[in-house]
Amino acid sequence: MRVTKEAVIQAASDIADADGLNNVSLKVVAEKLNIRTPSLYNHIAGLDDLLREVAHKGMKTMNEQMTHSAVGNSGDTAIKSISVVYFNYVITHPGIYETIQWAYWHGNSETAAIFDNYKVLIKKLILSCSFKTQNTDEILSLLMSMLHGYSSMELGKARINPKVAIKGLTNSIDILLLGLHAKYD
Amino acid sequence: MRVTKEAVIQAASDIADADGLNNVSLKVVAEKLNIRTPSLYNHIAGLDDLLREVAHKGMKTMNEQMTHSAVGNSGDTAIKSISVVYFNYVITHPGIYETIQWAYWHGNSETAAIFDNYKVLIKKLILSCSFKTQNTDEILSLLMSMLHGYSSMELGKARINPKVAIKGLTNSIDILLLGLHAKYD
DNA sequence: ATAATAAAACTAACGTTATTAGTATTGTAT
DNA sequence: ATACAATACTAATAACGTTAGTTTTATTAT
Repeated sequence: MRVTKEAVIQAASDIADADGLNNVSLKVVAEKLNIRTPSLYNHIAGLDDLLREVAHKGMKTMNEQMTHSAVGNSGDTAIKSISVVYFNYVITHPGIYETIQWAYWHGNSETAAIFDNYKVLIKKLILSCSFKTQNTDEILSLLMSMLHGYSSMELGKARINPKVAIKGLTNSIDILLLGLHAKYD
Repeated sequence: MRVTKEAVIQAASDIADADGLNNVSLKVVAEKLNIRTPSLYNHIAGLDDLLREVAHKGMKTMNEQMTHSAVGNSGDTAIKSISVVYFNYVITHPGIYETIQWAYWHGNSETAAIFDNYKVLIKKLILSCSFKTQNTDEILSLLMSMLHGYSSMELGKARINPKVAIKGLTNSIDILLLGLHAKYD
């Protein structure tokens, strides 16, 4: 009588980050916790449920970290700030990010709700830029595409230099903002 | 003696597009071809090998389509042209695109070679823009991030309106190019 | 046409993993 | 100390990928 639900999620998250999402199985999670596989069902409803929990915890953490980095900032500064936080999370937790992508397809209503929180945050920052357009959704889509696209492409690279990669991201965001201001100021 | 390697790849691709990558199993592929599962091993080396073949065929097709759409064009026009082709392929073949992402992690040297062809194509188009910078890799990364990011985010949506989504993409590319020209002209 | 060969199909079997059912054990609260 | 709930266990089943070995079928050569 030792393992908790949180411990199960943590173990799965650690395995995902270390060995990739494909190597997360109830078998290895149970082994890591020194219990038998069926005992996991006292804490989770199955593998899919566990993966969703991993994704949800990761998404919430990302949202929290981005929110914290955004307080006291606005406009371009805020957007660049949360971008760096986003990317840092991804390279620190590649397996969890993989799981979040998985949940993007296999998620439930809670997944959608957490994702909405993320969108609300980004929207606020976009509004703080005072662009002369009503269409914040277009800019939202632009930013989310960039953050997700850049992050996943960098992750695929064999050897990432975090400093260089972050520089590349801020550079990209700069160009994006340059275009946005050229069009909507 | 009926099934060919091409038929196996085609069947797997169709299942991926119809039901998602998670539902591609040797079992269902064999059923679709009206043969027993082990018979597939006369054509492919296993599930991973099959998925790589699906991804490779998809990547090659995308490269061909983009190449065709780029002949006779240059600069912004060419970039917007291949962007639309890219996105159209993704929404027409969501499962194959999922498999391509899978191969981005589980690929082999051939995967890398085909991916390189894609990068070479984009680089040519970037050079045709005559930007005043040596750093084409930065712009390459920017474009690839946008294309992949936008495509995967749109795919996640429950109901995509292709016309609207393509409009959103070209809009995004426009803003990107605006930023690039502002910085590098 | 027929025999030989190679390709491709089959059956049978095994290993792994997720999952369920039912039972034992352990911590906690009365 | 006892009752109860939570948690762990064993045993068993189903699904899938994979391998081995055998049979069938198409093609090629005689």
